[in-house]
Amino acid sequence: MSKDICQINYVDDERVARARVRMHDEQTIVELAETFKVLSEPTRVRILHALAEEELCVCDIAAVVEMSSSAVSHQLRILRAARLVRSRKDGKMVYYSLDDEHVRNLFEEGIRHLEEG
Amino acid sequence: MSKDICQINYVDDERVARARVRMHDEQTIVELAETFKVLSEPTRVRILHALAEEELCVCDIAAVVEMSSSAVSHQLRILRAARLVRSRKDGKMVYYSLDDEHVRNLFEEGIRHLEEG
DNA sequence: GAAACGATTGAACGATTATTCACATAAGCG
DNA sequence: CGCTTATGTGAATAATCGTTCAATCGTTTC
Repeated sequence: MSKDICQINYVDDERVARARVRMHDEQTIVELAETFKVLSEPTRVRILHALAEEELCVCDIAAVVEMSSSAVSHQLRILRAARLVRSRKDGKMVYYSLDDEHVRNLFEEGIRHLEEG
Repeated sequence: MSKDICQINYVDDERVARARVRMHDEQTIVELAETFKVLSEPTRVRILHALAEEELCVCDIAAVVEMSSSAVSHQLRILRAARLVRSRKDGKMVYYSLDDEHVRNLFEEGIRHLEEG
């Protein structure tokens, strides 16, 4: 397994060739999908939204999104790995904030798409 | 189940209150996450990328992304439901194209985030 | 030190989902 | 009509993932 990925004769060779040329490299595609995957969970959207204006500690985030600190911590780990949030330690508390402006822009563009139509 | 959603005493009441106020309504959060979920699979990113410049029929898309027509058709169904692609029937062929500009913008913003680093 | 608290982590369970396979439409063509 | 081709669909399998639960790690405070 498995050579016969497409058993059907495609129709327009030139279009296929052009599409193949402009296709990004595999790594970029996968990384892009991974970034969107991080944003594809309501829990994480809520967390990012909570951090939109000011930093919050894990406990406060848990209070805002009404979930356990453990669950929030798991999600923060994923957000940190995707460089969407940043953490700052202060005593036994850890404060999180948005890492850059792109998150906000992605949200706004996504909402624009929802509003259209 | 389950009253004790957060067993821990959160620290800053005012911050929590402010975050709650600016939080979008639940429906918007969920719809936003669903939109990103559609973009969170490499297969669908590849398909959208293939359609970036010109429309393609299902067979040609399958050739570009090197998958079976059936698998592509399943994914196109999801993309259509999210209003990210549009379909046009011509004889026995069905041509797909991007539905609006927001997809392109989301991709560009996502790539910007990846490049910053 | 010991106790308390905030945060993190690992295992396990439940739910979601992408792909494959088989089959069903639907349209062109002999 | 049949036959081929292009596309859509439903069931089944395999893998991924979010949450819970229990335990641990650091830090503060008594």
